[in-house]
Amino acid sequence: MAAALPKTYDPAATEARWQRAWEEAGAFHPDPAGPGEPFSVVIPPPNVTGSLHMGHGFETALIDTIVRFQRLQGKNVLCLPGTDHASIAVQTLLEKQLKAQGIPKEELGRDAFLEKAWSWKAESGGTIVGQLRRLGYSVDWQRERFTLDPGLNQAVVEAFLRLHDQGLIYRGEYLVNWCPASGSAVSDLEVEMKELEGHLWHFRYPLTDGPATGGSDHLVVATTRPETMLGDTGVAVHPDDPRYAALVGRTITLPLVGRAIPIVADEHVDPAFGTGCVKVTPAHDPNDFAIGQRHGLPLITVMAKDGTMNAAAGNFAGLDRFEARQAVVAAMEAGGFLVKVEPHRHSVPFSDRGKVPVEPLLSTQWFVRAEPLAARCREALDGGSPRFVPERWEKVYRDWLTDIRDWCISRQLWWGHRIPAWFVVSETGGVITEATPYVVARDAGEAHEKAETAYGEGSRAAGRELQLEQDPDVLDTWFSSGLWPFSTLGWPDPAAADLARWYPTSVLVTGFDIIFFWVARMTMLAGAMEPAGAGQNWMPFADVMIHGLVRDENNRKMSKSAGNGIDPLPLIERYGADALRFALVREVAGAGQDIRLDYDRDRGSSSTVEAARNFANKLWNATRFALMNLGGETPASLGAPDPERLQLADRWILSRLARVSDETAQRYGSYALGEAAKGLYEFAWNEVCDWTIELLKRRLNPRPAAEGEPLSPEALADQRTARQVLAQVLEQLLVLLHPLMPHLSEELWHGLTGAPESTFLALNPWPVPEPGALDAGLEDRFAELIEAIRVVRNLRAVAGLKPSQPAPVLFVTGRADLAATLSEATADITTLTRAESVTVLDPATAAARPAARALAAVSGELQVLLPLEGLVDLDALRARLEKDIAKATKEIQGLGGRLANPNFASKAPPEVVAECRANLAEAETQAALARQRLVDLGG
RNA sequence: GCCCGAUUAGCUCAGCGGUAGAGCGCCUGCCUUACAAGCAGGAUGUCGCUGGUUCGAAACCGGCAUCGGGCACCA
Repeated sequence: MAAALPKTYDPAATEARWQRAWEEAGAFHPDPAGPGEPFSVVIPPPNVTGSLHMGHGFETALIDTIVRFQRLQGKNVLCLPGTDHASIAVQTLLEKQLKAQGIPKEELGRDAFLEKAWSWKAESGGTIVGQLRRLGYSVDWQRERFTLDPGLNQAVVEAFLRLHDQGLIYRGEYLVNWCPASGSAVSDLEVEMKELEGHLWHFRYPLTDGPATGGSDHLVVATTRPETMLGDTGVAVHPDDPRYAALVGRTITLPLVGRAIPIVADEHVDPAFGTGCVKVTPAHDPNDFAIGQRHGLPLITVMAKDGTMNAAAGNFAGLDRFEARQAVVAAMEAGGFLVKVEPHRHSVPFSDRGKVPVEPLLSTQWFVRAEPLAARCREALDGGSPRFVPERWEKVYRDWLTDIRDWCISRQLWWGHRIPAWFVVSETGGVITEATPYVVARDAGEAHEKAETAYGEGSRAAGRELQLEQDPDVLDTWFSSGLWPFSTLGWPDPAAADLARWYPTSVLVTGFDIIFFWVARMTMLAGAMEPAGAGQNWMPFADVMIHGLVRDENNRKMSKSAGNGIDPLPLIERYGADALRFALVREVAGAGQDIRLDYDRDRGSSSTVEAARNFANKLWNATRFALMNLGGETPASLGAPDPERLQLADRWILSRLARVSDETAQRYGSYALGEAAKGLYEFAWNEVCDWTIELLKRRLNPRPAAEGEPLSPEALADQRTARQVLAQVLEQLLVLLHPLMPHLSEELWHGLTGAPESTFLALNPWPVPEPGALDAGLEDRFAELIEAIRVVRNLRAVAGLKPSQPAPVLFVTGRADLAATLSEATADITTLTRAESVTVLDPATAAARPAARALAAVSGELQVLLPLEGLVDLDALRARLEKDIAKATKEIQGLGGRLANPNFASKAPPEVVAECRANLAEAETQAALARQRLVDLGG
C-alpha cells in the first residue's frame, strides 16, 4: 500500500485482487491431515435455475462469517460449495424454452433433452459460482460439487439400494399428488393450499330401488368438483345419522353414468356439514380413497395424466378437467339432478412448480417409508441433536417428524438421478406394469446378475429370454440433496479421508422455509445410512442455524416467479461486497423471520448498505491516518508498549479492545452475528476513531517546546507509545472485523503490517489480549472524563463559540478521584475542547475566588464553568442551568419515590438500593450546585 | 381448527427484570491536514391495548387487537 492513499476506499479492484490471491494460494483448501480441530460446513447448494438473489447473498454472508471466524480460531476448516440440479424446476424451465421454440420435448428425445439440460447447467452454474466468488466466499472451490456428479450419483444409488434392502423403499399404486403441468407426481411438500372462491354444487342421486318407507326417493350430495362424480363408487353417511340409517346398504344410481353404487356408513362424514351425504370418488380424492379402502369400494379413474377426461368418463372423454366440470354441471342440470349451487370458499391444492391445481391421481410410484426414519430423528432430538438456533425451530422440525407420511420419491421427469431399478419386463409381456418384478442394482451389469439369479431359470423354463428395462423415472431432487452432507465428502467410499475428517459437519445454515424439504430429509437419510460408520454419530450437523428470509422493498418474499428478486451484483458494484455483507449481517441481530433490506429499485441504492459502505470508508481512513503517523513502522517493528508509559487513554482503549475481542469471539461462536457486527461498528467508529485517534493525534505529532528546537526525549518516548497503541489497536480490530469484511480487512492489514502478499490475515490467529489489559474501574473513570468533555463542548455550543476559538475551562468537584482523573487528562481535555486553560478546583478553593461570570453546567458532582467575561449570554446561561436543574429534579423525584417505598429497601437487592441512594445523592448535589450557580449569577 | 412469530423514535431494527437505545432521516454549527462516505452539538417515544406477578415490567404470566408465517383441512 502506497503512502499516499486516496481519500476514499474503492472496493472493486481490492476485492477482486484478494479473491484471486486467496484462491491461487489455496488458502481455503484444507488438508484433511492438517492441524487443528475440524470444523466443517457444506453450503446449501443453490438451484441451477438461473442466478442468485439477495437471499443467497444473505446466507452466504452468514456462513462465510462463521467459517472465517473459525479459521481465525485455528480450526481446520472446510467450507464446501456446490449446486443442486433442481430436477423439476430446471426441467420446467427448459420445457418452457422448448415450447417457445415450438418443440415438444418428446420430439427432441431424452438424450438430446439432457444435453440441453447440461449446457443450461453449465451456464447457470457458472453464473452462480461467479456470484458466490464475487461475495468473497471462503469456500474450497477445489471441492466444488454438483448433485448430479458421478460421485454423488453413486451415493444416490447406494442409498437407494440400502433403503430398499432394509425394506424402507417400496413401489406401489397409490393416490399421489399429480401435477398435470409437469406431468409428474410431486410430494406432499410440493403442494401449496390456496384459498379460492369456488362453488358447492348440490346433486340429487336417485335411490336405485325407489323411496324407502315414508322417505325420499333420492339423496343429495354436495361437491366442489362435479367432474369427479363420473368416478363415484359410493355415497357415504355418518353411521349415527338417523336421517340415513335406513338407507345404508342400499344403492343409488349414479346420474349420467347409470352405475349403481352403495350407500356406506363412515365416521369420516360430518353430519352437520351440507346434507350429511358425501359422494365417494376413491380414485380422485385422498379422503374418499380412505373411505373406499374401508368399505372395499372400487377405484375408477376418470382422468388421464394430462388432466383431460379419459375413456371411463364416457361422453366427457377428451375434455379438459375444467371444461368437463362445466359440461357435467350442464348435463346434471339438464337431467334435473342439480338441486342448487352455492358460492363456497375452499382450499385448493396447487403445485408449487406447475402453478396449476394438483390432481390426486392413482399411479404406481416409489415411496420411502418415512416413519422408521423419522422415529430415529425424534429420538436423536430427544437427546438434543441437532441443536437449533434459534431454539424455537426445533418444534417445527419435531412436529413435522411426528405423524409423518410416506415420501413419494419418483418423478416422471428426465433431468435427475435415474431410479436404479430394472424391470424384468419379460415377465409381463415386455411392458412395465404395477405387477412387473424388478431388481434394484448399482448398474445394468449387476441388475442382470440379480435378475438372472432370481428369474433366469424360470424364464428359460417358460421359453422366454430374460429382458430388462431400467425404470425411466428419476428421483425427487431432495433425495440427492438429502445425502449432501456426506455424499460431498466421499461417501459411500469407506476410505474417504474428507468424510473421516469432516463428518459430521459442524453447522448447517439455512432458511426456515426448507426445514422439512431439506433439513429433515438430511437427518432421516443420514440416520438410515450412518455415514460415519455403524455406531458412530450419524447426525449430519451438530447445530442448525435457521435464518430469516430477505424480503423485498415491499416486504414480500423474494421469488423467481414474482420477479421481485433483488440482484446482489449491482449493490456489490456500487458499495462493495464487504459493505453488502456487513449490512446484511448487521440486520440479522434479532434472528427474526424477515430481513428487510431497504432498497430503492429505481436508483439501485440502499441506505442500509450505504451506511456499511461508509463504515468501510471510515476504517480505510483510520488506517490511512495510522500509515501517515506510524513513522514508517509496523505493529511488529514497534512492538508492545511499555506498560509504565501508558497514559489513561491508552489503558482505556487497550482494556476496551480486550473486552470487545472476548465479546466478539463469544458472539461469532454462538451465531450472534448481528450483535458481533453492531458491537464492532460502535467500537471501531466511536471508541477507536472518535476518541482514541483524536486523543492520540497530539502525541503522535508532538510540538517542540519552542520553534526550531528538537523534541524532548520524553516527547519522543511518548510518541512511540502512542504509535504502539495505535498500531496494536488497529491491527487487532482488523482481525476482529475480518469475518464480516474480509477484503477490506485483508487489504488494510497488509498495508499496516507490510506482510507479504502470500501471508493472509484470513489465516491469522485471533488476537490474545495482553494479560491484565481488562480494567473495569478504569473504563468507568474514562467514561466520566468523556462526559466532562461532552459537557464542555455542549457549553461552548450554547455560548456560540466558534470551534476554533480557545476558551478557559474550569472544573469544580468535591470528588478527589474525579479531580485526579481530570488533572491527569488535562492535556487531552485541552486538545478535545480547544481549552485555553484547564483548571481543576475543589469547592472550597472555588468559593474563595470571586464569582466569575461564567457559563456553567452541572453533571453529577461536577461543575463545569466557562468564564467568558463580556461574551456571556446570560439567558443562554440560565437556560442551561434550568435544564440541568430540571433533569436533576426529575431524577430526584423518581429515585426518591422508589426509596420512599419501604418495600424497596427491604426487598430489593442491597446493591441496587445502594446504587439508587448514591444516584439520589448525586442528583441532589447536582441540583443544589446548579441552583447555587443561578444565585451566584444574580439570577 | 392447531402451532409459531411480530407490534419500541418519521423509517429499519436492538434491548428481554433495575432511571428507554443504534443506524438512517431531521435541526444547529463546522471544509479542525485520516475521513463532508466526515466532525461537534441537539431534538424526537403514554415501548399495540388490557389485567396480573414483582419493591420495581418495554422485558415475566393471562386475555384482547392488528399484521405475518407454518401445519392440517368438511365434501
